[in-house]
Amino acid sequence: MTDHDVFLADCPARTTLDLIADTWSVVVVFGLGHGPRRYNDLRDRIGGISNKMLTQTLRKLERNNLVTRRALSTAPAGAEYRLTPLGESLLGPVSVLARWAEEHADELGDGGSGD
Amino acid sequence: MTDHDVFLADCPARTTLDLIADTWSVVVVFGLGHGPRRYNDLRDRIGGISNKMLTQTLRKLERNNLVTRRALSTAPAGAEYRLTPLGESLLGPVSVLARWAEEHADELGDGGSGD
DNA sequence: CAGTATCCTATCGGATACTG
DNA sequence: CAGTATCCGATAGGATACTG
Repeated sequence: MTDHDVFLADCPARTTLDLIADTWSVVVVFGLGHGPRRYNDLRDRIGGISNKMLTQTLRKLERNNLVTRRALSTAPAGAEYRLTPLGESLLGPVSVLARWAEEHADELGDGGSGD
Repeated sequence: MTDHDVFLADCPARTTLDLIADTWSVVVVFGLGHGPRRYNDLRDRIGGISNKMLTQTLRKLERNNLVTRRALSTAPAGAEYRLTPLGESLLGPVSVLARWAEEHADELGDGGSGD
């Protein structure tokens, strides 16, 4: 099997994991999972994310080729975000994790990340 | 399908994701993927983790039933950590993510999480 | 060996207010 | 509408030193 040392030392997997190891990256990717979304639309859909973090996360995802931004020349301005093919390819793996999360939510002692 | 809204709003998946959305949780789980390990052994294997974070992460994983600690009554003292069945069940989902990470490492613009 | 304690920094992340 | 700017507190995380 190949899934043994994958995350140890300085494998590419570590770098990548670090990229999505924050509260919002994965959530935002998922928020775009159904197709393009506008800024406020996306924020609304996610719920609980601040402007700051949404923007910051989107920029980071852009820099890493997971998301693209397109300015709309509509009247009251507008911007549309969508997943790149790379971004879409992330949906699968993350769904697996999501499913695990849902199935075992009750077995986790406390949700506490608290120290 | 069920993998659409999974991460939005206050689904259990969000809580769980938050639990492992840090630099070390997943890595430590993986570090125990081959079986029980002693503290220093584990730290050595992971590489780049500080005492503080290793301990802190292990405690958090313990609290969430992913890892158990066993004190060894050997001469120079000792402690052994191992995955619980729940912890082991996480290996699968995370491997999928790892594989994605390895395959697409080159497509990610910069590894930069940097702002 | 297996931690704990302390210090310090950088980033995370929310709230609010402001702008084109 | 889609941000940016700013302030603030909380956490993540590293380094080092210390202890049973």
